[in-house]
Amino acid sequence: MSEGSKRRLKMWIRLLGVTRAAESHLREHLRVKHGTTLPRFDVMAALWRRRDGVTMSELSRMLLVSNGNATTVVDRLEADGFVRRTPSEADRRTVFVALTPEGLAAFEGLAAGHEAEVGKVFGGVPEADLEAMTEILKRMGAR
Amino acid sequence: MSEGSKRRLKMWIRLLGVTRAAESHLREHLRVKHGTTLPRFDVMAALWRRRDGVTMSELSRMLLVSNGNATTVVDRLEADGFVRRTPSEADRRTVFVALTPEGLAAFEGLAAGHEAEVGKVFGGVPEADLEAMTEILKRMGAR
DNA sequence: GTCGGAAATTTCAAGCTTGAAATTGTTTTA
DNA sequence: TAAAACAATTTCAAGCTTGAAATTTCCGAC
Repeated sequence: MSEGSKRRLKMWIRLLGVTRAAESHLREHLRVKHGTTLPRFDVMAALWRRRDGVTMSELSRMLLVSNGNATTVVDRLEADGFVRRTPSEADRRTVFVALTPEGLAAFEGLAAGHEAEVGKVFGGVPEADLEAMTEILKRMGAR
Repeated sequence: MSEGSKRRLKMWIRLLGVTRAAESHLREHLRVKHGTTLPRFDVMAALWRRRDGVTMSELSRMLLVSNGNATTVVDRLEADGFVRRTPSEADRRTVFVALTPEGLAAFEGLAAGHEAEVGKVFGGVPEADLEAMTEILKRMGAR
């Protein structure tokens, strides 16, 4: 196996380790402080960014999860009154999803705490590393 | 909310995006080419690194997953004959887990393909970025 | 020595996630 | 226009994951 692929593997293993550690910390915070979960938070965040609503397909593409997964998380959020489905007029296959006013309020309550927690998780990272990392990740993602 | 926490949040969102994209690509590769899953692969990789065996607790710590999770993945690998549980002589609460010869062989078949695939996923990343990223991640992980 | 706390593992219920199949609806094309 | 291809969503079974509770075992204080 090539040297290059070994270096890439090393990087990947670290990437996965750091991401998982941060994820489990944030999950814990959402659970304990806000009584919710990361998938629910992710869906609400996506709907908050696209206030006018998105289709189920767009949603699962934004979150990089399967359609079936988006369906079940949205089902639960809908049952809790945080999210609303609206059938499209133009195309009867399509459904738009959006935050309800309750969902919007709930999300805004969550978001500040979550952002602060992310700040805490990566609090020890120097500014220079932060900038470098963001730039590199941006290049990686652009494909 | 502070400027610093905003920058950290941006970085985190990119980090999560890149990691999830890579993860789902690798998952797909394991499924299609090798008929297995990422969690199974992760457990086997951990056991390959610690050939003499690890306890269940060590295993879940290495993988950053819950104990219950480690139990069920190991259960399935054991049922498939890839992994063996051995009760500790010294402490009857403790169980050691290790790859069987079949598990070892299976993992070595997987590992090369997986490494090549990681190489492919991050193939477009310049060497300089790769090194910088690895260093920064190493510092982040060291806490 | 025994009692109470701590530790290692498993079990459990609930929720998450996937990929495939089924359903319903739209568009292309023969 | 009818049929076939394609698209959006949901349903489904299976596996993953979590955190909490239960079980068994160990260890230290008394």
